[in-house]
Amino acid sequence: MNRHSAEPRRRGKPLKERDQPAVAAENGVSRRGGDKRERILDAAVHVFAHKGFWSSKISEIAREAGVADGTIYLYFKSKDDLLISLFEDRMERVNDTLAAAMASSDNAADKLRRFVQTHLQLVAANRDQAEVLTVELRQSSKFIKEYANPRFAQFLKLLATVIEEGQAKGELSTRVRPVLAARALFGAVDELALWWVLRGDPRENLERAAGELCEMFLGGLAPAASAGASQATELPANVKRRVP
Amino acid sequence: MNRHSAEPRRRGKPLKERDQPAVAAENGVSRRGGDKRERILDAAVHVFAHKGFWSSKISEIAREAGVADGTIYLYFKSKDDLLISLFEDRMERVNDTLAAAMASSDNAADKLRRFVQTHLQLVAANRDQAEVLTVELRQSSKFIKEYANPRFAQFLKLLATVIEEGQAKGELSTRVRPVLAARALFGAVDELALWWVLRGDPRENLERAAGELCEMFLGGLAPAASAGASQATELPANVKRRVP
Amino acid sequence: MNRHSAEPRRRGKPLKERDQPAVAAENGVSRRGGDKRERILDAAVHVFAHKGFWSSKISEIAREAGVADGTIYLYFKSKDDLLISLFEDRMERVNDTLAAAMASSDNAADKLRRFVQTHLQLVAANRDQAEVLTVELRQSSKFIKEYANPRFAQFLKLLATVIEEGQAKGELSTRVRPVLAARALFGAVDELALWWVLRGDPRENLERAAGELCEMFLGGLAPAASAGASQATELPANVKRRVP
Amino acid sequence: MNRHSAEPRRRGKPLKERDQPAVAAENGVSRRGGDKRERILDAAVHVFAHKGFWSSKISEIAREAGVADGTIYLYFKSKDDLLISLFEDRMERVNDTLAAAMASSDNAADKLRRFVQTHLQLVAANRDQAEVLTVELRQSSKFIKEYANPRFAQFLKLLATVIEEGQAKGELSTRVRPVLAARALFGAVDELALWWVLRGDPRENLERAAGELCEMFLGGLAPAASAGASQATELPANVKRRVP
DNA sequence: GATGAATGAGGCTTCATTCAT
DNA sequence: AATGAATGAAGCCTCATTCAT
Repeated sequence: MNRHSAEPRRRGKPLKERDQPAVAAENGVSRRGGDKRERILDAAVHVFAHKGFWSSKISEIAREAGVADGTIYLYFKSKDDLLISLFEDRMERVNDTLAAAMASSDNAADKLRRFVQTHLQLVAANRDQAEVLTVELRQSSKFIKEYANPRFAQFLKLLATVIEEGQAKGELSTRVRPVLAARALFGAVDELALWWVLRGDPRENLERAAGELCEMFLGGLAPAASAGASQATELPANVKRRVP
Repeated sequence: MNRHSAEPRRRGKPLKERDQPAVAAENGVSRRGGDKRERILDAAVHVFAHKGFWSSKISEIAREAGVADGTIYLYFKSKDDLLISLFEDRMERVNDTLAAAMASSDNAADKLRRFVQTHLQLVAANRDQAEVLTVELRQSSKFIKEYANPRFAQFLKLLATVIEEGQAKGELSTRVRPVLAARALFGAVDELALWWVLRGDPRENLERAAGELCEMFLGGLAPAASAGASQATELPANVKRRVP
Repeated sequence: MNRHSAEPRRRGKPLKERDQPAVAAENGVSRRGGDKRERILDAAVHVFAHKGFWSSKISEIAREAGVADGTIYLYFKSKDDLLISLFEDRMERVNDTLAAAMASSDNAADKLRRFVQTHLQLVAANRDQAEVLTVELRQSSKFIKEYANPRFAQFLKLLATVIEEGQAKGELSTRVRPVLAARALFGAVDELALWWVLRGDPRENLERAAGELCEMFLGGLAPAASAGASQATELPANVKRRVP
Repeated sequence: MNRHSAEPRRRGKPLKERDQPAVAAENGVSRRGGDKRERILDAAVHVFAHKGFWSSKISEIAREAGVADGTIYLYFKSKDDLLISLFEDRMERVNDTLAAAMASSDNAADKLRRFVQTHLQLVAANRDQAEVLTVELRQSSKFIKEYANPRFAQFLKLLATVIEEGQAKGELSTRVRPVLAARALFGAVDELALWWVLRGDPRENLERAAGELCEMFLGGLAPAASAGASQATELPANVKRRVP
């Protein structure tokens, strides 16, 4: 999966087209020009994650990115735009990664497992980013409301589609509407991510958590023996099918 | 259900150590003091919900509460304190309500159903409050981190305990650790709530959504064939019963 | 003429009606409240006059007015608003004064003389204010264009009306349209004012200049003997009245 | 009339003491250097006229001139210098044109008429330039004070000299000092120009206005019959000529 | 206890100017 | 000479908080 190696489409236009590095670095990484936008985004991820959007100061992001305050405004229209750009940029990578992870399986249940696993892996690998995406953006009515978030919608759509297809193929129960299931699954995973990110218990094994979560979502909380004990009343309630 | 009849513990000390109502109302209505504090909290819920914490101005809350700006500082130490107090105050009511709702059932699955139903009912009945509790507080690392939230912990504990007890009594599968399951369930419900609160689709039937969510959590997403007696009708219901 | 002793109608509302001095000063001038708007306007006149609008800093005006920076924003919406308010406020006084000066005469030529005299007296008595009204406001396209200035229009109207009436009564030549004549007269007087204000030759006798200006406007530059060779055609052109 | 064929004296030294055209055009068109400087000045006239000096951005002028931001600093020391250079440059042309227009007449009154006519023609033909010269420069104390304007002085001197000579030859009344008369006349014409420029009533016939203005200045506002009634005091002062 | 005018620290943003290429 | 990305000083304005009344 190579998608997001591609040039990160910029919102805050770097002023005038210049898509090849200003100068082909002799060999090294050419600290000159091209990577500035990226450095600013990285700094923003870090600062936003630690201070929160509202308490973060542009000057701090600038310092962390090693640029002047004003430079940020060459790449982003405003502090808001920086957050949104960050979201779009990173979210796209996440979506791409998740889509790719699920693509390599043809089984709905498996796809969901991969989704959860990959999501939590991403979180573990990019704590700061996860915190910003999870916490900062969700938060602000301002962004969620006034900026109807296409990337996030896409993210959910990904899940919903998998579920829908799974249902169509009979691989998943049709008792729950796909959108709702997707939303719930996302909420659960996201909550775990948030938990891990905020409390940051390093001992917690995200891998294992991901596994349990999948079990629960696929198999249900009801005891295996009577998957659906909850409906016991509705059932003849004898069949002890599911054996562990 | 009597929850907030208890004196609302104030964080922002009401100035001049006065912990008994300014006018100790033997039994009467104690209009005075508690009144104003409550009006401020209500106003804060409303304003925070609509503008978000950072964009809300103390003066606006004051106007909405019908008091002077300065008055707010007689009841709360700071804007931060106002948010935290609000959270403590409202969260306690929520916890009480949820606890009460679950108490009236002795069956784990049922308790969970009641939890989900009641939670979403509360959300539907108190949109603004739900938005603040769900969105604003979650958001701010500042609050979640620096202010290790006892009410929220209590909230989760409630769920986890039910699950734990259910597992102990064999009413729930033990494949998932209680805390994790609680967290996931909360995340899912919360996400639905957020969805409803933000997108605010009034056509969406929260009641129904709650039902589906429970199905999913208890019965699992795996096809009814193995899980779901509840779908017996939909299925030939014999085959393919998921063996681990 | 007592007009502008009246309360200066405020644009930047002093926040909440309070038209009586907050506190009836024992006897003195009660440095408390009421005069703050006025002090800010005075400071603004002074600073704008010396630095020009764009080079003036709010903080300097605040310092000069003896208030905090933020206080200015309790009385004026913005720096722009401060300038405009200043203009409205002071211009109204000027208009009132000029109208009053002209009112006490029933002869068009005399009215014009009084206009010129009074205008230049006002300038001499309020250099800073004159500079701001003359220079700063004229200047900024922003203000002259985007803010179609009613006070200034009124000012010119005053003059034009006098000329029109003078023409109607045969006291003034009808060779020039009133509006144009008014504009020209204003331009001339204003230029003199500007000259005096900027170069500030204190030796220059504004009184005398006013006299000469009137002579010129009423009698023309053409030599008295032929009061208007240019108008020879219009005249019996015999009368050699005026003897040098 | 050859005015600006003379090398445009640059204030902002064209970088690296190069005072001869980069490409010394023996006689040819000297395209190079002068070209760019001129384009920048033209752009500046346009932008200053539309936005005002303080609201104009160097980058906008650069864009309009088709050069890079930095290039402007090869020709002008600073933004201020650009305005002043512009003033010097354009004012010189204006002065030359006016001087030439007046030179072709030997009669003082005629010279004045030509002055007024030509001035207003120039205004009509170069609105933007007129706006900058009239509005922007007049305005800023900064420029009028700190930069005692030689071109403008020359401009007035031109007028004053004509009047003085007219008076000496008995062609003009001596009741008014030449400088004052010049100033007044300029003020009047300038005000008309400003009026036309800002309100920009295209229907207004500047030609006609010029005519009326001359009438007024030469013949006076007093009714033709008694051109000079205003000097009654200087007269035998009995005659009640003025009849309605 | 209430009030609300006053405070003033602080941050986002602009934009003239520089300088490496 | 020309470029234009980068700089960073500076200012308007906001708004939580205080305190005299």
